[in-house]
Amino acid sequence: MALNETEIDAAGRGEKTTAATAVYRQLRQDILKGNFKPGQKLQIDQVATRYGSGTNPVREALNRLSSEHLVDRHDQRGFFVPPLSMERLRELVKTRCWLESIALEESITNRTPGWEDGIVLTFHHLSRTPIRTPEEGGDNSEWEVRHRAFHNALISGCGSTWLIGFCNEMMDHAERYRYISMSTYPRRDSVVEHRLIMEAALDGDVELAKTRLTDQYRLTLRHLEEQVAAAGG
Amino acid sequence: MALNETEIDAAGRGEKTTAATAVYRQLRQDILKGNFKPGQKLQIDQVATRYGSGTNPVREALNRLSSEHLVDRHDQRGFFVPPLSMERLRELVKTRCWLESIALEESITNRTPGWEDGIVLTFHHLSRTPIRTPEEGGDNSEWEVRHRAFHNALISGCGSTWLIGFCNEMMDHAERYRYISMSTYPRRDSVVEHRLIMEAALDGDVELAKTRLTDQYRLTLRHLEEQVAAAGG
DNA sequence: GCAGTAAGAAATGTAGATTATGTGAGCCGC
DNA sequence: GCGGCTCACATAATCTACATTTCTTACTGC
Repeated sequence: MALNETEIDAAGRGEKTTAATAVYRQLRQDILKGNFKPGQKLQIDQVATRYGSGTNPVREALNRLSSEHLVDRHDQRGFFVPPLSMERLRELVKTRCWLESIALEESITNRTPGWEDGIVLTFHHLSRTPIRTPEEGGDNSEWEVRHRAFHNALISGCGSTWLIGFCNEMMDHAERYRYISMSTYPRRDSVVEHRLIMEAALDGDVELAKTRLTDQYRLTLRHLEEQVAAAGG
Repeated sequence: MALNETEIDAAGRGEKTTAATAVYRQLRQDILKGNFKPGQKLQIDQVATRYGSGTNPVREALNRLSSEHLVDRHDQRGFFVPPLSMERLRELVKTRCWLESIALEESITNRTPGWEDGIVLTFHHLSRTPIRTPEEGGDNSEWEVRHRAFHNALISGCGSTWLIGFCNEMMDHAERYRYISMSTYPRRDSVVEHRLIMEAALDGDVELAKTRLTDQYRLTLRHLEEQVAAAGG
């Protein structure tokens, strides 16, 4: 279920790990960034060639990812990139709203100076990170990292590593959908939206913070629905 | 994240699958049933010998389980059974109460005849399954299966496969704790408790059903806390 | 057109080589 | 003498290469 902090740190410092873990990280990123077609088969040999590794590490990476639902595994038939659908996205957004509402409410209820500092700091970083649309070059990973850091800061005080983990797992999946509509999301005014969420949270206004947070998710969903509808989906 | 229905069916019918999947299932059960000591190292060769398999399938099974947090993986150091602690259990119970409350509320709100039928049926099965304490022989897996089926029926109408999956993942982990205190749980009066939950749910009384459900989890937690305290833990 | 079948492709499993970790004896500095 | 360091060896994880099994597909005959 996502990378733990140790792994993220290790990856950040470029430390050596196992080949299986290296493939796991790259494959994960490629799936999240939409570098594979949804539904596509991930043939072991091809994946091994792509990342310059043997088949065994690839197999281990795929098995890990299958437990995270980031690949579909069919015994004796291989591994596949999970499909995307508006139906699934709706369910995902709905569940995110439920769980992040709880996590945010608990965080606000138990708020500490450290939690507030985290929000202020990660918002500052996020607000100073430019959003790159596909037309401008496309690599938006810095924004993606900071966006996630901000949302994690919001829920970090909820007192449940389980809940934080679930929210992160769903953030991963949401990221997949984000890349199929880079032109509408992230939007330019997202800094304002995030600031409003931050302010409500720091003010201790539980209901307002929850509303603003979930409205953001629902708005993004609606944008995507309209876009798909317009495209004749 | 737990077995999907296809896998459970396949396992139930004894269909052939891969060696990796066979090891995965057995290892999973052994961990849930407490057949390994918490914190214990799972040495590849030993595990392979135990289940009469090669090292590769074991490795794949362990990698899958590591993504479910049912084993801890340390690169280049091996795999370990996750430790148990009262601290972790409290967090787990707290999170279960949050998530199952939502799932139950949504299920009741969207209730359908099919959902009600599922509850009645699984409760009937559960109520007719004897509870075997360790003194009486110990194999309580039939009760365990039906108990889980009942709780799954309660939340099955929530409209989110994500949420159902999360609840099941936590049920798995709760099962580990249950086995360290078989003498207090499952209790003999659990049939009554489950009946009360069912009645509130079928009556459409959201608040009462949620209270009864979460009270059951909290009561079990308290029993365990008292037992550990009495044992001088 | 459909069932059966056989060749090829691909997943799975095994064996052994390779690499990393942990351990303990011996050595150095204090 | 004691604590800490280094280095060699034992143990175990990891990876590669290859063998085996299974699935897919295209072809044949009815």
